[in-house]
Order: sequence, then structure tokens, then C-alpha cells
Amino acid sequence: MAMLSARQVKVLQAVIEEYIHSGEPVGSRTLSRSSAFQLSPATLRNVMADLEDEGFLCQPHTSAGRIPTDLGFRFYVNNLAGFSSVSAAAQLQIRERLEVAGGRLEEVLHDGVLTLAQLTPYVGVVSLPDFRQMIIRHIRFVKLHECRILAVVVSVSGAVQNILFDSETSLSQDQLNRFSNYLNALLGKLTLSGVKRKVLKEMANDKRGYDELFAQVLALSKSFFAKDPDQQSDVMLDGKLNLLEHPEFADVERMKGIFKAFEEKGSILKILDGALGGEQLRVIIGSESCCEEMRHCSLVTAEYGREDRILGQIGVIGPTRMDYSRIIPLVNYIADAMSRRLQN
Amino acid sequence: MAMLSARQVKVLQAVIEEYIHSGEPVGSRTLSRSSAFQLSPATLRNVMADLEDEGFLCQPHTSAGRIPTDLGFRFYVNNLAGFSSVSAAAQLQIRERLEVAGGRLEEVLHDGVLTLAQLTPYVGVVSLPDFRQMIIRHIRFVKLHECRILAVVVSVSGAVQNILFDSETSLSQDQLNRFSNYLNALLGKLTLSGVKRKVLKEMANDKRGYDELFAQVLALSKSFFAKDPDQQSDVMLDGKLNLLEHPEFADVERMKGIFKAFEEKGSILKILDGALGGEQLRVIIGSESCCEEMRHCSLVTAEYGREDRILGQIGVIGPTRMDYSRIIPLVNYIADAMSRRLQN
DNA sequence: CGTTAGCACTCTTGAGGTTTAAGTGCTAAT
DNA sequence: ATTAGCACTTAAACCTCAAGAGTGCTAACG
Repeated sequence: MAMLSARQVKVLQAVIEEYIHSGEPVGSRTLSRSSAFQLSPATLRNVMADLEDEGFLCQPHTSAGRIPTDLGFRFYVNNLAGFSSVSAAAQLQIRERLEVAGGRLEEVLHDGVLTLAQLTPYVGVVSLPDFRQMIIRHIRFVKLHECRILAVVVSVSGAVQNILFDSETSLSQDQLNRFSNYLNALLGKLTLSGVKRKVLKEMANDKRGYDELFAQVLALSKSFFAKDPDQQSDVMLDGKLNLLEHPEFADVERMKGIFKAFEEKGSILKILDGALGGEQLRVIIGSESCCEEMRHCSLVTAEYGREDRILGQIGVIGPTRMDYSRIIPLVNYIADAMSRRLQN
Repeated sequence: MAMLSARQVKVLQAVIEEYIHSGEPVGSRTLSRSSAFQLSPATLRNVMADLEDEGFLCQPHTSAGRIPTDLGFRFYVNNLAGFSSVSAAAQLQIRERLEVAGGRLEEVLHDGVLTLAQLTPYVGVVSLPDFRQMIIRHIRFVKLHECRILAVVVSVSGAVQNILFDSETSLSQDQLNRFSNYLNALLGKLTLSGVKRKVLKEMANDKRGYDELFAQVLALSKSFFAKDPDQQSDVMLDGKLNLLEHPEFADVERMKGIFKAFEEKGSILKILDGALGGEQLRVIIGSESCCEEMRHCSLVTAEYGREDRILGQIGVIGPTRMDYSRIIPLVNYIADAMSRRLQN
């Protein structure tokens, strides 16, 4: 890709910002009028033709103005977008909604996407952390029926997971309490599968000493750990209706595709966690997501977490024609606020 | 409303069934050709004009055929619809998905709407029972942090509710266990608020006897029962995309309205629980729902429950032009299957 | 008297054509 | 290097027209 001259860059920026603002293809005439250029339409046409050759702009049809390509937006986001600061009103709303006392993890995440859906005309999205990778703070067993047992597993970040399973033998609630206490004593900083390994090891060691109790406990552990938590990872969306307001989604077929991707959340999740562990903030533009249905959408997401652990991504999904310079700082700000609240 | 002659009824039925099948306004010509009538188009026109006067049919415009009004569909559903039996394929799928071992209430309900969304081209919908009206089987407290406590409340129908609250004083997990045991001993067949009343009464009685322990317990009860379970009642939807396939929803504005109603589930809930405790099976046609956005939708719902208690409604939302004679038996069948599974 | 054929009328739909407005590329002059 | 000018392209908006479907009404028919 050839180097762009200073003037080409300036024109590209102007085209993109005008397009983000108006949603219409921008022509040389409009551009020439719009303030900062003392160049005639004809000159601008030449420059724009060059930018088209380089792949930054394209035309919907011969006699229309130019619109930015995904590549154009990419260049803009990487090099040109000036990041405005988060508005006072937005800061206030974020403070009210996110800087309150803690709560269950799901509640915090829900507040996050809700805020995004309200502060932007896009869809708020957050990936729930994979429970299997969370550090466990607490495990408790509740006897429901004879052999039917409910395990309540709480992670340090406040996620609560209910796991229903059947034990082989019938245990009293008292025995379950004792097992809970035993487990909680050895939890340490482990994930669920970490706990599992540790328990099995401990048991192997202590086997002779405690035979009577641990025979039962061993059976219980087996059935408990056999059952994986069903909530793998997942995504939460809010404000899907916002998308309907954008002219680029007036086409029913296009909408259908996007909503389909929303419904089976798998594809969204793949995009979100695809480049996990890369940048702290990510912008995925149009076809960069490699998801056919999302070809006309961009994602702006940031990592959230507690302490040094990344829990997931939060951000927005909108049209590629997105107000990046406002959205990028906003997503960053909200991810920060959420992380702080999760620190708790 | 004047009595309809036998012939008028026959014509009305034919018009409705043809319209359900084709989705297009039906004209006298089409109707005359279609099998069972030896009447000329002209005669049918007269009959149809009468039916229009009575309010059962209407015309989108002067030179179009007739389409049934909500009233027409109502008459059809009440008097004319022959109920076909549930297909073998559907029965099989229902058996595979719903007649398995129990599970958490939410899982059962989710299986229900999923099945409906797959077996019909409409949206599966179920109202979750109001947790406050469920009979409680079990309450367990888990100490998370100093004063932060997680209550796990399980209903007899298998609904699990996690309630997070703060106690005034710091209690040990042992003390919490003792309180759990105490509560579970006096549960009986009570709802959460029933338990609350009973506990407060018991405490008032026993006050002098157990002062040291019950001072703390009283404080705990207070903070626990102060916090209502947040999941009031709620609805679960599946297969929203099915609606996009129907020609009557090609109009973007109309779709927008319906999806808006879906997103803020309150209005759907109001429709579902509006006539709760009426018929076992209900059909709500178009404007009968009194919900502007749902004017072009019908609901077919049936009650599900366990033993003598009604837990909620399950059914489908689709266009008023719905295949009632297939859907009504199907919804009935699935509601039955769910209720049986919940009997567990 | 119920039924039907015939007919004039209404209204939607789609095709074809024209105009308008926006914007382009190219060329020649500045 | 820049720009004015011009011929060209295209989408969109608008019109007209004919076709097609369906109606209501009237008069004839059995």
C-alpha cells in the first residue's frame, strides 16, 4: 500500500467524518463547500479517485459520491480519529448506574450493557466469563430430595452458579454441610477444575485415615464434578432495537441476518473472544469479523476484569458508519467503571 | 349480532381457511372454484357482502378480495375450527425434549418454548411464575463476605432463586446453617411471604426463651425478608426470528413495534397474565389483547402447573392469520407434557 | 324469489418513459 | 498543479398507461 500524502489523508478524513455524520455518499462538491478546503471540486475528484485506487473509498455506483471502505475506516480509527472525552451527562449516568454497591456478576454486566444501549444508538454487548475459568470463593450443597442435590458455587467476582446433580447415596444435610466446610477450607485460588484435581489428590492421600466418611464424600465428589456447569461462556445483548433506527438496516434481509446472529449468540461470542488477550481495546470493522452476517457492522469492545484477570469483553455493535471518536472513549470508560465495581 | 345462516357460516369458514392458507385476500372467483361450492361468484359476492356488514370480513380496498376481521377469526376459533391431532413427528420431538428427567424450573420452561419455536413458524412464549407465589421447599444461607449473605431459595416446582443481601451483624457459616435448619423445619406449604409471617410470629412467641441466639437471628430475618426476590414474574421468548418469515411482517414499522413489545417484556406479561385463572386454554386475537403493538398478532396459550396450582402460561405468538386448528391442540399438548414433567 | 350472467366501475400493480439532480471523468485552459 | 467546462452516467422520482382482479348493481332466468 502506497504512502498517502498529507493532502490525501486530510481528504480521507473529511470524507469519513462527513459520511459518519450524514450517512450519504459524499461528493466532491459537498466536500469543497465544507469549510477547510480551498480546493475546487475537480481537484478533490482527483484526490478521491486516487484514494479509491488505494482501496480507502468506493462508490455505490458510478454517479454517486464516495463512501469509505472497511479499509478506510480502519485507517481512520488507527490514525485519524480524535477521541473526544466522555460527556458530562454520560459520566453522570455511568456513575449513577455503575458506581453503586456491588452485586451479582450478572447484575453488574447487565448494568453495563444497559448503560451502553442507552448512551449510544447501538447495541450493548458483553461476554460473560467462562465459569470454568473463574476462581471459586465458595461451594455449598443443598439437599433437595433423597439423592438430588443443588450445589451453589460462587466465584470471587460474584458470579453465582447453581448446579443440580444426583448423588449415588442419600446424604443428610449435615453431612453435606461438613463436606461444604471441607471443600471451602481447601479452596485457595483455584478454578472449579482446579478444586476438582486438588480434592481428588487430597483424598488419595488421606484415604486410610478417614475411611468411613470419605467413602461417601468421594462418591459425592465424583457425581458433582462429573457435571460441568452448563453456562459455558455466553453473551448478553441489550438495545437491539436501536439498530432499527439506522438507515443502513432498513433492508429487511440484512436485518434478518444480523438478528439471526444475535439469536444464536455463538457467532457473536466467537468474534468477541476471537482475539482475546490481544489489545485492551479493540475495534472490529465490517468484514474484519469474518462473520458474513456482521459484514455491515462494527464492534468496539474493551476488556473488563478484576485485578489482573481478564473476565471478558464489553462494548457495542453498530453499523460500520459508527461515531468512533465518541464511542471508543465511552466503551473504555465503561469497561473501567465496571472493572472498578468488580474490584468491590 | 344477527344470527348467521348455515350458508353464511360455510362461506365464512371457507374464506378464513383459504386466507390462512394463502395469506392473500380471497375473492369470489377463487372461492367459487375451490371445490365445495356450486355457487356462482355473484352469489358468493352477495353472501360475502352480508358477512362484511356483520363485521366478520373486510376489504383492504374496494377492488380486493375479503380478509377476515378479528371478529371473523374469533367466530372461526369458537365455532368452526376443526382441531387436528398433533402429528406423530411433533409428538416424538416433544417426547424427546420434554419427557426427560426433571431439572430446574427454568430449564423445563426453556425446553417448552424452544420446542414450540421449532414446531411452529411462530414465537414460543412462556410466563415464569411469580416466585413470591411459589411454595418454598428449601432455604439455605451462604456466607460470602463479612456481612454479605447469599440466600438460596428453592421452590417445590424446582425454581431456584438466589437472593443477595447484607445482614447487620457478622454471622458465622455455622450460625447460618443453624438458622437454615430452623427455617426449613417450619416451612410447611408456604410461600415466601407466608414463611416470613410465620417466622415473625414464632419469634414473638419464643422471644424470652432463646434470647441470645434469636436476637441475631431476628436481625438476620429482618434483612433477609426485607429484600424481595427481584425476579418478579417474567416471560421467556424463543424463535422471534420465525416472525420475520411471514409476509404480514415485511413492513419494517410493524416489526419494530412488535420487537419493542418483546424487548420490554412487561406488555407481553400483562397480556398473558391478564385473564389468568380463566380458561385453561386461551386464544387472544389481534386487538383483543388491547396492546397496540400486538394488533396484528394472535396468542394461543395454555396454563401449565403442578398438582392443582397454576404456575403460568405457555404458548405461541404469531400473526392473526395463524393455523389455529394445528396450533391449539399443539399448545395444549405441550402444556400437558410440561405439567407432567413438573409433577416430577 | 333465490340465483346468476353481464357490465360498468374501482383500485392495485407493474412496465415503460421522461425528467431531474447529483456526481463523475476527462480535456483544455489558467 | 489547479481548475473550469462539458459530456456522460445513474438513481430516483414522477407520470402515464394497460392489465388484472375484484366489486356492486341490475336485469334476466328457472
